[in-house]
Amino acid sequence: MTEHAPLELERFLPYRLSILSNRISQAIAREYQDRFALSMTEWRVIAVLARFDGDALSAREVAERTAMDKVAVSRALARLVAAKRVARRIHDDDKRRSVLRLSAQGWKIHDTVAPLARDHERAMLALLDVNEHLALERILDKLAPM
Amino acid sequence: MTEHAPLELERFLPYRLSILSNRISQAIAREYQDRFALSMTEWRVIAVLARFDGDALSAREVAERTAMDKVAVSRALARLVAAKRVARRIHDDDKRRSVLRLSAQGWKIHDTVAPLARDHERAMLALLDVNEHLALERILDKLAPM
DNA sequence: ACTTTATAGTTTCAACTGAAACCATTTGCA
DNA sequence: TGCAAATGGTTTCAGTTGAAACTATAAAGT
Repeated sequence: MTEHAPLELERFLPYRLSILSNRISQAIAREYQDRFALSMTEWRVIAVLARFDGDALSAREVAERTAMDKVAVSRALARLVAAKRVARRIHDDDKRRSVLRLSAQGWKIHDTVAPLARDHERAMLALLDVNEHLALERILDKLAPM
Repeated sequence: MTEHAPLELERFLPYRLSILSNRISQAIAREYQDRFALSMTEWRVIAVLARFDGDALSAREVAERTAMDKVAVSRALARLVAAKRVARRIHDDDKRRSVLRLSAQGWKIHDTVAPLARDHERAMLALLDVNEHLALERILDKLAPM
């Protein structure tokens, strides 16, 4: 008797998480891709530069805060700078480092896309009741160390 | 007065979901990639062929059940068939369709990887209490239509 | 029967990706 | 001071990806 105990993909939590997450991310991405020719990595860079405005982040710090690797950030920045969405200078005391800031254009994109992203989050939460919302926050916190 | 209301990426649910999901998937993938030179798409194909064994699925049906597009499935199958992990025939009544089945080698991989994947799911659930586990299932069900 | 339309699956093209190598600069240390 | 190691960032290379075009077959409409 051979027993194979197949994995039921449709019940498997990592799989369900992955499907859900990709769907949501893509739904959001589709909008800003069409409207601004902006990739997801570029959007994330813009989001952290907006969030930490005043800190004049370096590329490495952006990479840390976006959970992307430095190559991806470097390329996203190359495009953003070329499109004048981000201003890049060289750090005064350390010539290896860049000093990054959103340009007016970059801010304009941020101010359009951020509410749009929040709408999607709201649409998602509208499917849950308050307890489930709280539970989701707690669950994500607890699973974060994975 | 300019107000930018920056998006706090680290609290934004779609972002957190995406980070978590990618981490977990990659942790699992790393294991079977090293041991079997198997990509995630290939593993998913194997998983559904195992799960629906006896149904002799076509490539399109595999694509449906893995939530991957047909190009990805076609390429995964090309590799799997070349490695003799999947047997492919042509459907008797419809010569466009393929008829897919795991080979003995394919089953062997499945029977190694499936428990390994389940271990990861268990590790993940170990961080939650029973209520949170139930809540997570419910939340994923409710968000599925997104 | 014959032409159009739809479907299954593959290929092509251009863009994207990560890993490793690389360059420039800075830091640590003998 | 001078040299090795570390760091910030970019480039290269080979592999992966998705979209659109394509081939072959089947189904539908006339």
